[in-house]
Amino acid sequence: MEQKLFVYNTLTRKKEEFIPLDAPHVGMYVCGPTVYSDVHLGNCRTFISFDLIFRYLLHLGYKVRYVRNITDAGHLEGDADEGEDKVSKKARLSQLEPMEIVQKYTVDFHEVMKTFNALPPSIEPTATGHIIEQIELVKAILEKGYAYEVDGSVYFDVEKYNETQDYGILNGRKLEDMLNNTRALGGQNEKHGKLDFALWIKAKPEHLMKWPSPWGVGFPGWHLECSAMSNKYLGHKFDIHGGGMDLMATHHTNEIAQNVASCGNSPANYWLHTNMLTVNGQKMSKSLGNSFLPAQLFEGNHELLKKGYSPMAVRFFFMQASYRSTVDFSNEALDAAEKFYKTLAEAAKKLNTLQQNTLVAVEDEAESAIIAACEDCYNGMNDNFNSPKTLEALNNLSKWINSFANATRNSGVVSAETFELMKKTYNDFFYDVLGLKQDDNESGDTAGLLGLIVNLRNQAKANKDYATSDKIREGLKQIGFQLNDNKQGTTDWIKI
RNA sequence: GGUCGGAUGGCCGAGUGGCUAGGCAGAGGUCUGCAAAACCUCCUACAGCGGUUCGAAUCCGCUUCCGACCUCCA
Repeated sequence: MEQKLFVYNTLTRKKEEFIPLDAPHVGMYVCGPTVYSDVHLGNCRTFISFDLIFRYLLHLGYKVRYVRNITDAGHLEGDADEGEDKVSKKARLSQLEPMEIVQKYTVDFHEVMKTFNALPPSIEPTATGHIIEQIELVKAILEKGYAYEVDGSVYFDVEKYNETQDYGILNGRKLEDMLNNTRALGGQNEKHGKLDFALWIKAKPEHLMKWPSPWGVGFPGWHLECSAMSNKYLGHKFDIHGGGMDLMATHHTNEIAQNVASCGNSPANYWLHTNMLTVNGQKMSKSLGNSFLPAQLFEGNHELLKKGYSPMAVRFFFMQASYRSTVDFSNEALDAAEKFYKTLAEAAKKLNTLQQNTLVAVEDEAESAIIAACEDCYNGMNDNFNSPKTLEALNNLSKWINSFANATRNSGVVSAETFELMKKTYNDFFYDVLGLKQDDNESGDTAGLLGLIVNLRNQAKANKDYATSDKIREGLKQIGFQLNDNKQGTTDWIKI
């Protein structure tokens, strides 16, 4: 099936057909987390969104090199370029080595992403591992005349850059507007222009993370690492650059400026931005203090949470909105997502044991409805990764699957090809593209014990000893297993 | 204040000139020893006011409200 994928490009503010520079290869860079504290749910949403994008590109047959950095240095606290490095600050407060902080939160981040069934990126480079590349990049920008040094620090000259280039190309703003509307920040005395930003920052003696450079001992500016590392691993020009919308106006704008200034071209053809997760209508953010940790959500351990939700229910919750919309957190919305997820997950289970009946006369209506739903799975994702549309198509397929499984419809009314198409499409999208999995996979022991108990109950039931059979069913429900007697006279269980 | 983006039924959330979103909740039904699950049916909304049009949730204008960015953030 030849698919035409359209993506919304922030650069042009339109949906455009996705055409890789060098198909079947695709280069994708996504700005990763700063590892100075626990990753919160809002961060997770962004990386889950890009996981969906990564997975769909892979599904379409592209060979994707997905680079997502770890920011472990150079990210300043507070205003302007005079604050303290976030990692250093945390290290000082916790009396730990900076790299101890980095290690702890990097490991935590990886564990959380694994829990959400996100695929690891192809390369996950760190800022501290690429200091040399960053210094080289600063040199290149200085040589081209777009930066200047002041007392051991190097700044990017935005106004000079804008003489020949469009600095506001990504955020759609004019330089004059930006100049007029930038608040006066402290520490501007070294800069020539209000919008200039640091490429290299002179380290104060007490600063913990610092490196020698041609301009003295210091550390790199935050925007620099992404330019340096995308250049190194994806080249000067690649296909997709992504990140959260909050990075667009400043971080990505500066990144483009650095790339253009150093090598003459903008790094990526398509810029994709994911929207924010909100809580009671406000952005979830570390600085606002309204963020939960994934673990709190799984356990229901937060004042805003009525109960816990499984990682797959949460992933599904995110998939129910498109990545460019804000998602507002609420118990009701999570409850709805959890139920919908379970419905689709149960259908996926049934599908794997479903055998088609002997063919009877093919019913055109069933045939075309199933084929259309399979196409709609693709149509949804092809339309800028519109996962809600794809979920709708999967939901349509699940109704057919359930009808066939319950024998309320004869599965012999569709051709063998269509039956196989349904199976393949459902499995491909549920597991591989949306990245969902069954979250009630019990160990062999539990499954064995349940099987034994279910047999005992069914014996009691066969003897019309309903008191005993209902007692067993109720007892299992109390400890979290729902028994469902199905039409074939066997009994399924699901974890609730 | 500036720039940008939103406002869809009880809740979540697609859609972007005429045609059904979908889910959850709610109501009724089929099935079942009873449940549960599943399936079927019902519940038909687009912030407000103007305008364009044969026709607008969809385009244009204004108003109101909300959010993001402009300052570290995914």
